[in-house]
Amino acid sequence: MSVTIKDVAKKANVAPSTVSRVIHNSPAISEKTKRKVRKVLKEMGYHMNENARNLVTKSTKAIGIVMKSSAKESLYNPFFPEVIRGIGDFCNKEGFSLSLTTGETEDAIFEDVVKMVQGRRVDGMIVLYSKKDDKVVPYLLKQGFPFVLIGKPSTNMTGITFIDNDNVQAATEVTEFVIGLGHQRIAFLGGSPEFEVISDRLMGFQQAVEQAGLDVPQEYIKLIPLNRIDGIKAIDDLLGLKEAPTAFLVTDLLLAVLLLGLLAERNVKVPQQVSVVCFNHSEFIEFLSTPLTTVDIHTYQLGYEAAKCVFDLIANPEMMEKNIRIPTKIIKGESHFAIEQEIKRKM
Amino acid sequence: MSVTIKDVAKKANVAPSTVSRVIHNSPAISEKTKRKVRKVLKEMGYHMNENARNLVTKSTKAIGIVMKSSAKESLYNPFFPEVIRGIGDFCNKEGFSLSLTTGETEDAIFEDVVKMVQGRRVDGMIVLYSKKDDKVVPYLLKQGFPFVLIGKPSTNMTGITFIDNDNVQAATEVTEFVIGLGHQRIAFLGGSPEFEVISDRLMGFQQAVEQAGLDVPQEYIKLIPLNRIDGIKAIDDLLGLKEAPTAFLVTDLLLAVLLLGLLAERNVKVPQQVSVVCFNHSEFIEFLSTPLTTVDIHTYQLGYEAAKCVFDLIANPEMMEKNIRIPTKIIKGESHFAIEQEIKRKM
DNA sequence: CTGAAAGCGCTAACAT
DNA sequence: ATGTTAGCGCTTTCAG
Repeated sequence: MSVTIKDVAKKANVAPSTVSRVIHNSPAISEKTKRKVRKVLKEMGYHMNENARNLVTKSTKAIGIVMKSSAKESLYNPFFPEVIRGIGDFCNKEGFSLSLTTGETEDAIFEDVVKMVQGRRVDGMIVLYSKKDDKVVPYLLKQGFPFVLIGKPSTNMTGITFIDNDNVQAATEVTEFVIGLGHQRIAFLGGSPEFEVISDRLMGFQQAVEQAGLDVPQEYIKLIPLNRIDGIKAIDDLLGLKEAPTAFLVTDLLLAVLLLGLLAERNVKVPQQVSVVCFNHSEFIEFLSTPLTTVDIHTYQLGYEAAKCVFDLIANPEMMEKNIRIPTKIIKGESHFAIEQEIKRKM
Repeated sequence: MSVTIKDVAKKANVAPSTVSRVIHNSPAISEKTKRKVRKVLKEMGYHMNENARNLVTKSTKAIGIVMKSSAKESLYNPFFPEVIRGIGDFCNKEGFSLSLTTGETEDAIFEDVVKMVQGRRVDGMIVLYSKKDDKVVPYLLKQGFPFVLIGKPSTNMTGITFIDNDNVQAATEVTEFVIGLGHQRIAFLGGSPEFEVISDRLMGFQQAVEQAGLDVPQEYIKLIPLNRIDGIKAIDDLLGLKEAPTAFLVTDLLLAVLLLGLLAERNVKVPQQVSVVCFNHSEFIEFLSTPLTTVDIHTYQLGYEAAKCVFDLIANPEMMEKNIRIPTKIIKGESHFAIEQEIKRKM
């Protein structure tokens, strides 16, 4: 059916192994034969059967991506495509291909992982978002299979290489930034604290306000599911306080968009009257009427570094685990500038 | 290293072929032996080496996804994750796995495709977004490799199974809807017409206005690159016209968001003063202060049906090509309601 | 109903 | 520098 190494060998009058060596550019082969064989290779349109090679070399040049909390959840924010772009870029550079889990439920995902690992479909794995009671990471760990985690492992686990941002630190910084603008009443609006990202950011926020000696009442902290109803309620609560916040630290673009909308409806001007700062920079914010000040978590890098790590881990499985933190950066939009000017005016 | 069919055979005192038959649940094997072998299978934690099986069966139970116009472009809209979710769901049901191209450039993507196809890594392919001068589709066609296209093939090509929406039709419908609300001055704001989606939608729009006997001046049609600067300019132009439009048909959420923002800045009320309707529904719009009226293109279905099609095509490669159109649906938000009321009031 | 044997396409000793 | 050979782990005739 399709041309094999044997066909080429026959036509070129050499042994199959010679053809194999030419393909891998072995220095043991004379330039003359190489040329000859390469010509036939091209003529016949030879292409390697990867399954055969994988079978004997026991490697696949492929890595798997575990999409826990699948597409559905990451639907609105560019995290998913962006992190895959990072992973993909690195893999492409190294000639690796990418395999995705397709399961939606925890169990289906677990099955996918087992199939990839045991079925020898991939040489390593990248796990996106790990949650507390997750079977995948322990399984990979037990199998001694090369993998890295994007996110943070459960505290009771060791031996895991993971890539993430320092969300505590990032939140501290951005909070200090807001405090530096002169704000005293800062609200924290975020998603469910069951996600480590959120609880870390909250922690960073609290550390910063404490450090600054500010008093942040409990009503200033809203941790809610990501939907319109709960969002509106939380924001209404905040705006309805007798001592309403003058600044908002928001963990999710969606909530920030909602907030901006509600503020506009109430004729509260951003940034003249309140300041809004939001996590997870994306080019989307350019299209908002009030370009937000955001924290860039460098999603692409997260993916790229993760891929690099599995790659290293595959090459050297005994490598010590490590933890790479991708720095975050405050991207100044316009949702705080005027406040700064106010401050200056006051000075 | 890891347990093979031979190990199991030895321990169970049967031939390797018997084990293979048990795994595939061949009716030729007695229940007794099946039980015995299954027990050992489980005991030893056997798992199939897919590479070995792929090698002999010449099939992979995997399909490839060609991400033309990669993640980077689909970054802001949920199309990419959503379509993959659809594909993934079907594949998962059928025990198929998913492989992604990682290339960013046209050439790199092409290389990825060749590697997948010739390397026998996948049994079929799904191509997302085809553009005019694309090498991938002709290649696949020439190879006689099973694939389906999500989008629309170049007009000069035949024999391609493709899945898409009827964008002309959808645009016609939604335009008629807007006209039905009483609008006479309708603007069309969209991305680059080099994308078939856009030009089709424009065509549908034009057909509908013509049909209704409306006059749409050239200045009402803005086809621009998707960025803030060009967007603002186009919208400013439209709003600055002496006879400014009373309704906007927008092809992209991003532009719609920008439009809403600029309208708010100018104190133009939506929907009291102007109506805005936008293509590509997503749950994101719930978070906008003015819930948009949108056209749902059913991205998930697009992916799901595409997967189903390659699956059928793999099973029966001689199958006639077909074209599946996923219907679109107008999802009424609030960005047009009041206008309807106005109309009624006038009646 | 089960076993023996050949072979999928490739690589990697081991020869020469 | 190149050829020979023996598998990788599985499926699949062909026998029995």
